[in-house]
Amino acid sequence: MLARQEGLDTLRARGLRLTRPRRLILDVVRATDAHPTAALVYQRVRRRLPRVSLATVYRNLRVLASEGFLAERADTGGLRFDGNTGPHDHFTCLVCGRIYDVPAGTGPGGRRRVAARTGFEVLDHRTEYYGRCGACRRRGRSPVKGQRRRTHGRSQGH
Amino acid sequence: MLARQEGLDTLRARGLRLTRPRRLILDVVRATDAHPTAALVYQRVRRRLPRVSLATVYRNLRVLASEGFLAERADTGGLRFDGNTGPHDHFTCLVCGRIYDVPAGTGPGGRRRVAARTGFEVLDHRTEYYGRCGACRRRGRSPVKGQRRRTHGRSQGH
DNA sequence: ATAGATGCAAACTCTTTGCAGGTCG
DNA sequence: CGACCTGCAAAGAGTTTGCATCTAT
Repeated sequence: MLARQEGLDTLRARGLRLTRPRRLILDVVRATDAHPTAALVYQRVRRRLPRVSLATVYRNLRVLASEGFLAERADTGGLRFDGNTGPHDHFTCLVCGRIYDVPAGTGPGGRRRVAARTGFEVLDHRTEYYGRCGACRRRGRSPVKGQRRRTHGRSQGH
Repeated sequence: MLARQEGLDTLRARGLRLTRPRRLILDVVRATDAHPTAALVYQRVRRRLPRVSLATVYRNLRVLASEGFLAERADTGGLRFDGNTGPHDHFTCLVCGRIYDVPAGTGPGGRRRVAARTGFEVLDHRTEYYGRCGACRRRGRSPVKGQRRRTHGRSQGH
């Protein structure tokens, strides 16, 4: 998947270059909805650019996130990156740890309500759902209490 | 939240002891709404129990979270703990990074909607708001771009 | 008495940084 | 050509674990 042209222009306009590692990193994140960790991105980018370093992956993920091309989220076990920068919510399966995108549900009502109650300026909001995904439910797997999320588990959504 | 807040006798019923460090750690987290990191809890517990170790703080925060006495959340810069295990949402100020509790706004409607659309079993949900808090707004401070966004990841033990 | 908890230090994982050399525009 | 970027290695930050000792029940 190629980055949108306006994305490339924006990078250049900010004095940022579109190097091969950078383009590949962006493509890899955008090509999946598995909210990959840096390690997974590294693993995939390496298939096409074996000499790339993990540091470069981290540096670029940060740059791309701060330029708005990716969303970054802190999670148990490390950072995760999301190529979908449009409005959407997440569903995290407490059994397998997979994170699914779900269409944004909460409208601007919640934001207005919070603003009215607190006097704060609400610029963004996000809802996270937790539960058991269809696959885990079918297999009869239950959420394990105190379970730690696997960080370098098998790739998701490949 | 899934876990109810029971009396501390629940601990004993599970074969867990109510030691001095453990009690202090729980008290410290419950005494603030600042969603403290492990390091901050350690700092405070140490005022009353100087020989406590950071490892003990971590171990107990994990135990207490997995027993439902605390909620744990992943955040940029590390884990944070929340003594408020009742249903509530969060507002994160993008300027000062402070996390405020706000009353839960989204009812069960969103959960039903997600369940209906995905076929998943939705057990919990949480909404995070981002913006500028009253204090930062008054001071005219604006969110700095490129600043590390404190995003919400999955929390455990809720 | 004894399973569980603690303190200490070392180990581990994830992420960032310094630097010499390479590359994009 | 010059600013930006890269790979490598080493450092940093946060968290967990091994083990001998201690303590709540």
